Amino acid sequence: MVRWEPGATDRLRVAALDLYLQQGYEQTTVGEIAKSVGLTERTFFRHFADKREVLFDAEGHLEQAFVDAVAAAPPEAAPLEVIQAALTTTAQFFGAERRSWSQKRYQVISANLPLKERELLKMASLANALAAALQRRGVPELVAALAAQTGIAVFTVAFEQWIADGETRSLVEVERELLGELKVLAAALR
Amino acid sequence: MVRWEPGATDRLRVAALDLYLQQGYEQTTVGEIAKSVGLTERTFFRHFADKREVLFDAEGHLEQAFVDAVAAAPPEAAPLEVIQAALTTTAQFFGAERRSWSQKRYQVISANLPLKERELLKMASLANALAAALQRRGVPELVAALAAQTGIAVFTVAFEQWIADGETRSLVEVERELLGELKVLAAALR
DNA sequence: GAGTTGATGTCAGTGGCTGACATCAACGAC
DNA sequence: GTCGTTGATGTCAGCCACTGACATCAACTC
Repeated sequence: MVRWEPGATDRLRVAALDLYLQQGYEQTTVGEIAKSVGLTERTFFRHFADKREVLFDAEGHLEQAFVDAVAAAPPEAAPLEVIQAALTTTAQFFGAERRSWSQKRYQVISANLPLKERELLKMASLANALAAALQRRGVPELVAALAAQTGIAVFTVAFEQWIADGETRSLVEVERELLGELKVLAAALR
Repeated sequence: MVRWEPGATDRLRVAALDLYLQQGYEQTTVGEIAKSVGLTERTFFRHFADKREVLFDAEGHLEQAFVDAVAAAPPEAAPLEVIQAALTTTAQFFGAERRSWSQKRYQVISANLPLKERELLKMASLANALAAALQRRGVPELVAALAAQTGIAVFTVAFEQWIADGETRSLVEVERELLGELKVLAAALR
């Protein structure tokens, strides 16, 4: 006999997003999420650090993919070319089949400031990891930080455009356009 | 006779930063902050939305200064030139006399993730305001978003360098160097 | 079969935050 | 001058996020 249903973490993730969507983030209590999958509030907090993290703890994979892609770029590649390569590689996480799910998740996050804050923290963590990975390639600290932050800026703007209504291009295509725009923007600097 | 001492908001701000520095953010309760200036916890929450905001509610001025500077830039200036002008103008908020205070505040913020999150939210808000101001100058939406995010990236990296130990340049100088680096980085893109 | 492990439950407690209502100096209308 | 209003504050009750301590008990180990 099975003492506990398996996959508690996943069940909590799914239930939380559902409830946040259906009745709002603030209106949903942690006890409610847990109860809806046959667990207790205390157990929720053994799987996730807090009420927000349930939507974000999977992003560690994305960060790892970014770091790996930076390390795998050709040795002679310039910093922003490395970033470009990493953006291209990791864009595979966001195929057309994930667009609808990404839209739902983004809808919840952008409607709730506490969730937006947590997302920004994850992006900042990603930027730090990128900068560290660039430094391991010999890029000086300040330049690495700037290139990493810039890369995250491109990713953020590209992602928001990718899930926008009416947008049909892939994430990679949007990212490429933005990197082109960035080149134009920077070239126009005195 | 004076019923209440004036400047409650300021007194709470000062007391909060002091206590966060002396005994840590988590170890400080809101009731403690309020009591230390002769007020109650309930009153604290009438001045600040939450325990974090007490360190951030003054940043609205910075945002306004950025937006004004964008609007005041010469009509023919390219987007990143506008950003550069805004960075230069607003750097006046961070004179040498404020460096020590900025360091203390940054020390508390960077040591506590909840505070870091709030700061990132403020930066994101600043980026949105910048993008909107650029759009009012006729810059297309995506380009405006990219230029704004890039500008914030420069500001963030520059600020952290400005308050770093051993750094002697002004914020404007660091910003100028980073914009130069950015130009080089982008030019190296295929 | 005894001991160990590990995911879960239970319970009590702290602290952030809110709504409702009361207080009372200052201020303006008359 | 009195009187009603205003607005910053206090008081109190309560919800909920989150934590520490301890108990439970199927599964697994040896």
